[in-house]
Amino acid sequence: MARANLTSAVVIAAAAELADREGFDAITLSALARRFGVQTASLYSHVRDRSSLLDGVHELALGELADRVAIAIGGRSGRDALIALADAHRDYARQFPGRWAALQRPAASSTVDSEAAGHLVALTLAMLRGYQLPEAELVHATRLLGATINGFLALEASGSLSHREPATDVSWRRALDALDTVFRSWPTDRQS
Amino acid sequence: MARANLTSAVVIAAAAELADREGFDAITLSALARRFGVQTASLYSHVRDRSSLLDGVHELALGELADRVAIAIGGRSGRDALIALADAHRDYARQFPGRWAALQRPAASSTVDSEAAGHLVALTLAMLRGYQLPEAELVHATRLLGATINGFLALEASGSLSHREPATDVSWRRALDALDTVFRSWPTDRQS
DNA sequence: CCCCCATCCTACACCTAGTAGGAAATAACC
DNA sequence: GGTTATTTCCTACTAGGTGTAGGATGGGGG
Repeated sequence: MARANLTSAVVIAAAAELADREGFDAITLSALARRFGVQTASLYSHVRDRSSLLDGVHELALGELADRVAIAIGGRSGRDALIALADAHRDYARQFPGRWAALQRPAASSTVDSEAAGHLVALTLAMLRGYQLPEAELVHATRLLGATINGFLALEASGSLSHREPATDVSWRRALDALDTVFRSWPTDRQS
Repeated sequence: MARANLTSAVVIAAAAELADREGFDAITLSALARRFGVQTASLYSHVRDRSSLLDGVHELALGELADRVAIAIGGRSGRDALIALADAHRDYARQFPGRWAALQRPAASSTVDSEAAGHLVALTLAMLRGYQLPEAELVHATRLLGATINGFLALEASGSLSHREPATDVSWRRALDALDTVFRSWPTDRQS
């Protein structure tokens, strides 16, 4: 009988595809086993448990997202870079909703220390540096940026905005304009 | 044998407490049945299925949040009202993490039409009107506000910000300052 | 060629959602 | 107050998910 010859990476990739196709909660060891024509228990040779599988999808997504962001902001700066970075996130969330959902889970500690995470942070900081914020304010700006982008995408993903006028594209542009304004006029003298 | 005399509301309230104590995913018909000393199947007299139970918690939380927001912004306007509204959200999310998690799920259509939802929307709009935005821009401002607040709270809830300096309180203040700035200087002449 | 070992298997134990249909306690009515 | 009707809760079951233990197997290295 031919073996499936699975590896941890193959299982994680299949989980990511499954999540994009049928939703994040559809990531099931059973479903993956069926997909590979293998018994459920067999997957535990490649994956410690379900939770670590989800962590794997998280890290996979983080890497893919970082790559896209890198390409998007290449050669740009200031407002253009901001928009490119944000749009890269949004495009990714739309194209790979399941993977994006995986990113919303708390990151495993191994993921926090991963190359992908470091890469994405570095890209974000590089973009923000274009705004000449005080160094000590970069953290706050990063958090605001992340909150706004992810918060907006979460709203879109939850369907709160769909089927409602006016189009969410306009709201998105407004949000990015707002961020650009805020970053450009970030107060330089702050007591706390 | 004494009956538990359950009602749909009692079950939903217990689910909310359970979620706050042990996490949103701990909301389980089985766990609730154990808590009430009742068989799992018995709960289906009061709750259509698990999903509708979660919708119930969602709507419960929405009502509680709206009440708190109403009290918070009472008598305030402008920046003060913005901060009060945002802090009410944050306090609620911290005090009732499980209920807050329930709010992150897509709202059921019945919830969308609910009194609680309408109340919260009205309060938010009332707060925003203090900024004298063009009427057509209110939607976008609402979306930006919701995205930022919920995005930030999601970051906090996911633990991304914990155990990291500087304190997230400062970032939170920066985010609210940013929103205030943006709303005060919202461009009045826009083509799209 | 044979042995090793990763891969995959069978067989469980346990948990959860949800359905069907019956028993029993409470409420309603005459 | 007794009978009926209703609601609540029950037993019993199906289906499907996670995870463990230990055994079979097939392919690559000696």
